[in-house]
Amino acid sequence: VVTYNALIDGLCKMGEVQRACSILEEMFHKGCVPNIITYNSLIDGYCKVGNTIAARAVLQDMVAKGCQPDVLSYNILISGLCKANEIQSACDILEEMMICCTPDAVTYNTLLDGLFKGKRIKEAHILLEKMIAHCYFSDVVPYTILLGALCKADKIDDAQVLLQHMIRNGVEPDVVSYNTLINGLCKAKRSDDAFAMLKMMTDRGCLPNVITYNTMIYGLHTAQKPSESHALF
RNA sequence: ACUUUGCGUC
Repeated sequence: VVTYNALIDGLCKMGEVQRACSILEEMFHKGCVPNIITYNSLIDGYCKVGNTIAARAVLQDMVAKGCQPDVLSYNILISGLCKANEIQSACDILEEMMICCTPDAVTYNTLLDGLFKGKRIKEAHILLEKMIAHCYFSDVVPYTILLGALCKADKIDDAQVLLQHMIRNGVEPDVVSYNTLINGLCKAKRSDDAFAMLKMMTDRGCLPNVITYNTMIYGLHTAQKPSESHALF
């Protein structure tokens, strides 16, 4: 099963759900019983190609085959629905999952991000309050989701304040947090601040990655400051 | 190294 699962997951990640399904058939023929991981990979595979209908069908199907979905199964589906902009369905699935399992930090992180990206700001804030009350803000991911939401709302200064806030609360920003801010600063044409952020991350021991540099280069060019990109080398 | 959440280009 493990070998088949690895294969199915790999195909799903490449967007080859169709081929993953033929592997599933092969498993059945060889008398190899798919487990929850097999189904979770398939749900994710359908979500990745935007086929949320099929993703939901896999969930139904696993139940029919006596395989009870777990938190991950629902998290994967909720993430897919959010990415497909089916925010309401994602909220509905949350209700549904609570019947049989307990949503975890990933569930809430996913939904928070989906609500912000889906411009459902009011609901996002309600969820945000609940997450704060339940101590979910002890992790870098929810903070980074907020940083991104602030940047996209052109509240870069608030995002900078939040960065200080998380550090004070003992949550160390990671490369994604910094990249999010650098992107926001570049889009706001604040290249000096973007360079300052790059310096700050390295000073704090966070290594820039390829996305950091792509963001800087692309940002500086669109800000009509291509000459400054030399400073990156 | 069997499955899920946050970042850039496309």
